[in-house]
Amino acid sequence: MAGKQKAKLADISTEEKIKDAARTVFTKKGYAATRTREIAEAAGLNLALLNYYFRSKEKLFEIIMLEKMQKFFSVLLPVINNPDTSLDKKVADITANYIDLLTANPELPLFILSEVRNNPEFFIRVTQKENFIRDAIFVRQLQEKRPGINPLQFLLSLLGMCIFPFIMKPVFRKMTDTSEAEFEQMMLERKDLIPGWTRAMLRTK
Amino acid sequence: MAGKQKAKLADISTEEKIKDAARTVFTKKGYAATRTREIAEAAGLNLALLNYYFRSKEKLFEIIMLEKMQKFFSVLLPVINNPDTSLDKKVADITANYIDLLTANPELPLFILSEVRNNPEFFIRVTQKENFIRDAIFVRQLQEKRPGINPLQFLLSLLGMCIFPFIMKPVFRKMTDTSEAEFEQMMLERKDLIPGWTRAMLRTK
DNA sequence: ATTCAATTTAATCAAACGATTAAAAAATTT
DNA sequence: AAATTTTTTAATCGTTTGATTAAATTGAAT
Repeated sequence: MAGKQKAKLADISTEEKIKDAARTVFTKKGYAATRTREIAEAAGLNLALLNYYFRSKEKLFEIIMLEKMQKFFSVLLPVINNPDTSLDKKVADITANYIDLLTANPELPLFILSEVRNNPEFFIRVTQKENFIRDAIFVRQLQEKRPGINPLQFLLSLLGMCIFPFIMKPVFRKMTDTSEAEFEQMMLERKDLIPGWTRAMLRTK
Repeated sequence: MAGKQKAKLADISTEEKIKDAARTVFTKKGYAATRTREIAEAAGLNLALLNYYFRSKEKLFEIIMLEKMQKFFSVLLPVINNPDTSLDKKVADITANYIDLLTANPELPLFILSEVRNNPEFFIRVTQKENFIRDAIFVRQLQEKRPGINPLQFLLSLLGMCIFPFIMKPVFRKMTDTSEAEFEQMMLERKDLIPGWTRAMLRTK
């Protein structure tokens, strides 16, 4: 109905300007606390144009949220279903992938998880393939190597060690008086620490 | 100015009714998405009375938030500064304390952490004693036992293993098709798993 | 029974917010 | 240059929201 049919360069640029601003504001404040006027201002344009392009706050948000969810899970799902890598390699890949991703996007997990809390229906709607994880190759490899250990328990610990520090980051930094540079260095070190630690965990019992 | 000077039984009960409702709604939806009218309704009374007791949404929220923060940190800080327990005992205490607390209050960490994101100033304002953690006995004990391991790295992993599953709970349950009962059982098992796993981690290198 | 506080009811305010509209202006295409 | 599209401007609409007020009602204490 409205006009951006011809996808010219200017069009793409404006649409992307709005999405860039929306990414920034939504991930910083969450859906409920975000004002469409603030997105427009951050994009350097007016509110009318925002609605002209995306019809509503909710539609714009869903676009951003789907992007973020894909970003968050695309560093996990391909790895745990890779038939060509060892268990150790998978652990190292998951660790490195998440620490790299979250070093560049520290706000990503908290954004997704808090919006899932506020609107579980949306997450349930867009999540396909129920047993993607339980049937994953990663899980099978774990069961073979350590039948005594529940693979999901191990996965939760691995993800907790990788992701939790970034969720906790502002609190942790304040409570331990850790600088931004120090924190980044710590996260780098974790890329080695976590694979070693998880190997030790798998040797237990 | 307003009247609840004589703290009768009815008074306390009403104030507590409002706070109960506020706890429920705030922790479920977060500050921004919470409507004071919804709190009043959940408390079974009217909006006027809510403002009569707590003056504003923000003041009521700060009361709840302080409660929640204390609840969240009071299972950690006393333990890591306990001079009378071993390192192993401290790890077991932290694990058991958090899993018990979060089984009863699964929404607690996400509530606190997402509100810290939305309003870091408040957290910084109410957090005293900067180096409480770096100087903790727990940290010293770790340094003695394993000088090669950064105690804060270890602490992050321990907390990640304890807390992260609850933050991830809705997503995890959906993606692994795990029932509520199954999840609770898993968290129970973690009370044994995590101390064993962290002991193995400390044996590395 | 009277007094005083607690609570409800209902109306209302001012501000914020998402969204829409029409018309002008600027930019791009033809 | 003319036509078309994109963007701005500015006003406005209908709701929602946090908050306040005054008057009525209820309940408990004196």
